[in-house]
Amino acid sequence: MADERAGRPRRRYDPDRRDRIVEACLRVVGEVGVAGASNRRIAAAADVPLGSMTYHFADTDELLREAFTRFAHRVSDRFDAALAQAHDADEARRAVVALVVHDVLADPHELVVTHELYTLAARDPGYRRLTHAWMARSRRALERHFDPTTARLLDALIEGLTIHRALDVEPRPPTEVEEAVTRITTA
Amino acid sequence: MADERAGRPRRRYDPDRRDRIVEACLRVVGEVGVAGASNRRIAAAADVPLGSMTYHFADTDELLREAFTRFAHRVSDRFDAALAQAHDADEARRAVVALVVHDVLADPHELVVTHELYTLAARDPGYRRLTHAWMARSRRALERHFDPTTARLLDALIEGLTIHRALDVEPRPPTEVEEAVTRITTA
Amino acid sequence: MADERAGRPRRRYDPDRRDRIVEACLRVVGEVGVAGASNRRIAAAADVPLGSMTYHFADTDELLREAFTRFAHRVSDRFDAALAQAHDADEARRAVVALVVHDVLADPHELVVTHELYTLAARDPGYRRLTHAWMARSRRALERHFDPTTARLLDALIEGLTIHRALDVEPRPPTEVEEAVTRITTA
Amino acid sequence: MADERAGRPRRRYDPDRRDRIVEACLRVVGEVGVAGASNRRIAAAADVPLGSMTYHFADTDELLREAFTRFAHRVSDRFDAALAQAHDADEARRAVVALVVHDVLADPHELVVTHELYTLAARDPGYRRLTHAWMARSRRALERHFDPTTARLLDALIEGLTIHRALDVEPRPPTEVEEAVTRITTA
DNA sequence: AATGAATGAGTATTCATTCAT
DNA sequence: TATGAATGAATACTCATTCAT
Repeated sequence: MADERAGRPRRRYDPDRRDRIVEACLRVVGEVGVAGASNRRIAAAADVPLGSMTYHFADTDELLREAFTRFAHRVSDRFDAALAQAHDADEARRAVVALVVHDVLADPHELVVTHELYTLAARDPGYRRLTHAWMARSRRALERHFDPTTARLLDALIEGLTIHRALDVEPRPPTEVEEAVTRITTA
Repeated sequence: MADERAGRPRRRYDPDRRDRIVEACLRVVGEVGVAGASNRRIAAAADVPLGSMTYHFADTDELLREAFTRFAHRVSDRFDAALAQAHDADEARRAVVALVVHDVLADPHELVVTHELYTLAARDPGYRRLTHAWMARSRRALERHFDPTTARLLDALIEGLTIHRALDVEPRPPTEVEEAVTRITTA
Repeated sequence: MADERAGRPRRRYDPDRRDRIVEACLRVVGEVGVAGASNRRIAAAADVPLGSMTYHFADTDELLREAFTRFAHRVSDRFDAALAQAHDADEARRAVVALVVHDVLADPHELVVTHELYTLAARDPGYRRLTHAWMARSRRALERHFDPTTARLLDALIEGLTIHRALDVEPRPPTEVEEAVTRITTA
Repeated sequence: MADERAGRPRRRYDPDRRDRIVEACLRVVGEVGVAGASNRRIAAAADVPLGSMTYHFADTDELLREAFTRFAHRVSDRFDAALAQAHDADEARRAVVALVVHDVLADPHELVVTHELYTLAARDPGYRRLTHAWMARSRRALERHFDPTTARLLDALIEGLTIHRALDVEPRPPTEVEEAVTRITTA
């Protein structure tokens, strides 16, 4: 990921350094949370001098917002793509089940980042706009296959199932998710 | 909340000081999050000298765990009580809708504390045991009126609805919640 | 060493508690040095409530002086006893060699305590009186077998050999000590 | 020692600040010992803001090791230089006597620092390597004029004489040192 | 344009000591 | 007489940010 590590000669022309910092920020937040994501640690993770941080980002807040925005887009893209491949409601249901069962649980870092974002949104209207947009986009994806109300309810259900599966101590069977999806999408 | 502030006469015998600190901790976490909940700030909120903090709690972690445990118990108690008053499945459904619509949204502090807890649980197995116990207790309360599977799905749905209502930007109609609860509890 | 540990019921009539604290103090100093020998740690080592510390000793300094005084006496006694058993100069020489080779190096705690005392003596005339008395007594013990000047030189040599053996990284042969003692006691 | 004190204009580019901190550390250790050598006090002695301490040294330990290493080198250099000027064994003997009588006693700070170092070495193998290296260098210096065994014994004797002279309460005549050196260097 | 040195505000924690009982 | 609760001063250390170059 880095060309040179041991040597002193810091890289000079580095067009996507800003980008690398944002990615490093997400990685670090996934590891130690927002509270532990100090400029120093992020700079180290991005293999970038400390001074670069405040050069590219006015302050920590600007970096965090950018990082979480990118994260929300990325996860949303994945959600979108999965549902775009479904050709009817039934395939859509199966896609949703697969997403809940495999996707979010797969990477514990993503789980952490998601909750860090929710925590920020619980307190900060700026971040709440971000979660709102994320939810809106999920709903739109679901509306390709379900009526608006069902889409909205299904979206909430997905959220609840994902969280409960993640924060539970013992693994739950996938059939549970199937049953839930079936019920909520069957008026 | 404090008897004496200006005067020098510092209170010496203060039997439930430990308790007051825990409550202050929750209040502060609700206001500024775990990251902002420094010993200093909590001590100030509890009207207690800084030295008291580490006298009563070995370290910050001990205090946080105790605070979140108390919080989970308290919210769980409320959930339990609300469902205990329902006499049949229909009343239980109405109770659930009422809880989602009025309870959690009521106090933004509780929303913040809840998400802070989830964030900790996403990273720390110790806190995950706490969220697991909380969920288990909710399910048990729901099982008074619904079969185990329905209880579990309903519990997840409640979670998702609550979060989406909280993290949305525009208010949602209660009928949505009613519809969701009806669908998930109607096999 | 302690009668009861787990139970709450602290021992009531405890005539030599003061004594136990002094011994615990030496033990703790041997382990973590004077700097690490906090009242708390010593109280724990003596299995005595924290309040006992300032009840029995006006302040930390009083405790330390008492502890080091006892230590110096104890080591001095041992030195005295070893030389008292020698019947002539030759046996005395052998006794000295044995002391240097076996005694001080045996217990790393004693080495630490000794140096902690020297360090205090280097800065505080009160402790210097203690080291002076210790040295005087050693000399007197040696004067049973050697003339005053030899006794004094031998005493200094013992000091130097002991320290160098202790602070060296690789073990030194005992013959070296024999040779040194022979030279210094042979005018 | 400081150019500007009262004025606000804080010095920004200060190339040998790190160096000055190390020197200040030794001064402070000489005054109040390792236990009293807090970052705050050292920073004040070096006329440097507190934040500079942990900027230049990862932690207190790093600073202390560097300071004691410098100290050992400095004293060792002096010892070396004194013996290098001697042209034969007799001059070497006189040089040693002079070192014991004048050098170490001269500065009570050095005495304190030496004993603080020995105390650390008694507990920490890292510092023991330092004292070992120091002793090895002294021996090498003595071996210019004496055989290896004599050098080693003489080195230990110097140690003992120095300490006893320092930790005694009444001054001792230099003749004593002469006599001791003569005996140990005369097989 | 880019950065390493610098710093003051803030952090948790340890501590000897005080004191009401 | 003996002690657990209490506390303010001090500790090492982290940090986002500033700034001269």
